[in-house]
Amino acid sequence: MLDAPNRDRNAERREATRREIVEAAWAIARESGLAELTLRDVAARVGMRAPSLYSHFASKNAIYDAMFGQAWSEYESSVLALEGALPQHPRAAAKQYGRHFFDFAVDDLPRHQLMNQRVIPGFEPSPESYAPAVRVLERAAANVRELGVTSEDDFAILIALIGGLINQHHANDPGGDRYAGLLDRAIDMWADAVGLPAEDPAPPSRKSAP
Amino acid sequence: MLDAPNRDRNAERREATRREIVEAAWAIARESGLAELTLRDVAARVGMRAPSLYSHFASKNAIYDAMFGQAWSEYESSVLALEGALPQHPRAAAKQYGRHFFDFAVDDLPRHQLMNQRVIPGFEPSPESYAPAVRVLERAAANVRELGVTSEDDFAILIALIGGLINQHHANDPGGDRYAGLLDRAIDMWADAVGLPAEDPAPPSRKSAP
DNA sequence: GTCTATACACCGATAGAC
DNA sequence: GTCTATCGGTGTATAGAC
Repeated sequence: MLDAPNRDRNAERREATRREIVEAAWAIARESGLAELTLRDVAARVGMRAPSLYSHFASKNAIYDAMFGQAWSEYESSVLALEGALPQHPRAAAKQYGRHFFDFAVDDLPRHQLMNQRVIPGFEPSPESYAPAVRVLERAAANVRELGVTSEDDFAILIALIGGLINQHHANDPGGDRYAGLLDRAIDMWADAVGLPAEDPAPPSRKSAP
Repeated sequence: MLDAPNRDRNAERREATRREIVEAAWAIARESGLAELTLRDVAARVGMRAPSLYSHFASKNAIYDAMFGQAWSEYESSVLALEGALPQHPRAAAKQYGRHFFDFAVDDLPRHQLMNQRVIPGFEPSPESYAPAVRVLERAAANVRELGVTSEDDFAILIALIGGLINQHHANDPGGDRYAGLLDRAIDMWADAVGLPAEDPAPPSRKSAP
């Protein structure tokens, strides 16, 4: 038996190695694409042979799973930080909230693909890794409810709208800012429909920003 | 040299074999998933060995490319047929047009993944296969312009909105009809924002269909 | 426990006989 | 055109060194 300090040190070291592997996986995904990730490449980057990774992860998908959980946890943290500094005007708050998600998804393509799409053929996130994702979604729903939008359908439409703009960005204008510029207009459109008050005395805009 | 009739017969036979291969690929994609397609399985289904497929397609991605082109061509035909029977009211026409695309995308998951998403790691459609897709999009843009919507940005938002609902359907309610029910509400939302006249004397709905 | 060496089954793709 | 044989590459399993 090991005494407690040794057990802690070993556990720490194990966790550090896992983090190192996940970090290497992210680096390769950003350089070559999420699906191009191979165990041999990941192993080489941390100074191992491919089979050695199985001492730390049960499978390749388990690495994807750790990446998935990490990404959603980071987004959850960023959202919690954001919520402390939201404008009190409902429409402005909705815009900032939506832009936060949009920016996060647009900032890192492989991360967005892993978090929000199903581009890895066999991969499905574990319940533990999925947990922060459902927390974020439930929290967003609650926040929208607090703005006075009681319909779950209207919330679903907002999610679809922002998600659709993100997809269009990555498909048609990656690295550009065309769809970022459409985001406010799109959320205004939604806010008008669900009855959120206008941001300023002027009537809701019919065109994009002048 | 062959005389013309023989050349035609051979070309016909070649084309028939290609169609047979593509059809087998669709069948496997529907049964096992688009990404799970293997050359050995496709070949077995048409009574061949895998390498023989290379007599008809230059690569596995060339088969995906043929499927891509076929899917978009079929959609283009279905849209042309639809346009003969659109209601003359702008908002009703927009709804029917949008629902047509939504239904087509929801009806066949692997087809939608191939047409509108990038789920096959190395695959990019050839210009020839992509041509019907751009024709469909340009035609849709022209139709929306004819409804009186002159802003390209508003058209882009409509596309993102419908595409987002399709993605949400496949992710959260495959086989269900929740997002199909949200479609009219979403398009109404967009139609209100771009200034399309209401469908009936009643004011634009605030809630989903009563 | 951690890592390596080896091996297996499967993949897309190619070469060459028929 | 279709075949067999084979290549390099993949994820993964396992035996065994340390």
